[in-house]
Amino acid sequence: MSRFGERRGYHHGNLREALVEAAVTLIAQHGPAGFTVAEAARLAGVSPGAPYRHFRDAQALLAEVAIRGYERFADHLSRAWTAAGPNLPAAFEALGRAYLDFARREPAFYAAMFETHLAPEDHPGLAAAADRAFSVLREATEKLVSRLPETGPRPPVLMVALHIWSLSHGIASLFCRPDASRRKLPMSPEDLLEAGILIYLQSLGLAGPR
Amino acid sequence: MSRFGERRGYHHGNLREALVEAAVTLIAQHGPAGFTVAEAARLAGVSPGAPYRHFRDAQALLAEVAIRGYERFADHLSRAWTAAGPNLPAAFEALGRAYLDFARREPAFYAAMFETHLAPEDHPGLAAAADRAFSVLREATEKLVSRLPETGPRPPVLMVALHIWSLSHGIASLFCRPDASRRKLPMSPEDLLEAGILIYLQSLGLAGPR
DNA sequence: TGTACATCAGTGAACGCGCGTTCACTGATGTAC
DNA sequence: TGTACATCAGTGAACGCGCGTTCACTGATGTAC
Repeated sequence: MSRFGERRGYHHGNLREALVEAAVTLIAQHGPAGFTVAEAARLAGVSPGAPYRHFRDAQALLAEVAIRGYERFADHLSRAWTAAGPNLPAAFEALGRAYLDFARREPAFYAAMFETHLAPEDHPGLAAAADRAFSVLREATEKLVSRLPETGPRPPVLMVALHIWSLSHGIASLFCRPDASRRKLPMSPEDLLEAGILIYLQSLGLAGPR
Repeated sequence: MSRFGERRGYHHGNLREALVEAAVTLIAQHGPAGFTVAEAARLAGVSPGAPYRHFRDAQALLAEVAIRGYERFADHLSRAWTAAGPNLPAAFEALGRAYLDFARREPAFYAAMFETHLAPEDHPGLAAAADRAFSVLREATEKLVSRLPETGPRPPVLMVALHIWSLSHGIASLFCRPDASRRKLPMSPEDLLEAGILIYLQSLGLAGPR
């Protein structure tokens, strides 16, 4: 049964990590509601009481998954942003694509982050991790707004970042979740998001019609 | 304990409705994960086996809540749209506000609709109810696109409807859920959405800068 | 108007289940000397 | 290098719990005649 962490004897050696991995696997399979501490312990090849040496309760383990999720998410977005060229609209589209990509490829992290309703004040580190992920987008937006033509209006950076985030999040939640793929679209979620960002940025004075 | 349906003897008389109401109450209190058939039965003042006369299982009851949710949602959006004046951008903003309003005022329905991952093919009526709600938005968009200036580009109706829907959905999910209100915003979700719609429509040739 | 009867909504006891969590314990590890 | 000991990660049995669902039943309702 021990599928995670390559246990080596009485002491697991890496149980905390193994439990997080097990939780991710379970959430990916059965959704956040289907995850239980007992099953995570079983998957890690450990007795049902063992997890309590590392996590106060089930919620704490879930929160740890969410925190790791935000960290990976921040990395993922950040990599997409820096990999994209100097063309700002194109870089924003890459950022949006990375958002959708993460929702699709890491459904368990995505669910832990956005679909378990964890109270940030109960889980130290959660809010900070979420902020760090958002700040990738905020900094990108800062660059964008700073390069806006002098002549046009200059909207607040935070507002623009929130618009892009919300649009990406809406499309990801509606069309990039396992079950949501049932909703039929006349185009891919990626193309939908790209078009939306383009139309939006056009209005700010960037990405004129091509 | 009988809090719903004003039971009048051995036969409840209105148990199906009472169970739906009970489920809504429970979901509002504890989230979709905290809802159980047994507790819904208790809240309706009925024995634990009784619900099975009306619903095949727990999921079926949940799906019924989601269907009713989509119906109310469609009404809510439709009313907002018709109540708004002939000014199209303003009417779209009213539609967006109605979206956020619903998420806030009907958290249980919203959760049943968008946060329980029900497979539409397992629950007849679900997909149709969801489509009906979306079609309010689609028809509004049709009107909008048909009145776009002849000179500008004329984007596909469905795409525009999906953009507005996704943006609204993203903002509602991120900032209008009970727990999400923790995320601090420099403005109200309503203002955020309004600004977003405005910027977007501007790009289509409507709602020029004021 | 009255009676027999079919229908079926709701009962309540029962089942097996798996969960979260606790706790006295065991045994591996590593450190002090 | 060897030994005693503190530490603490993991054990495994146990607890109480509430759940979903089944089922033979009961009794209210309404319909046929």
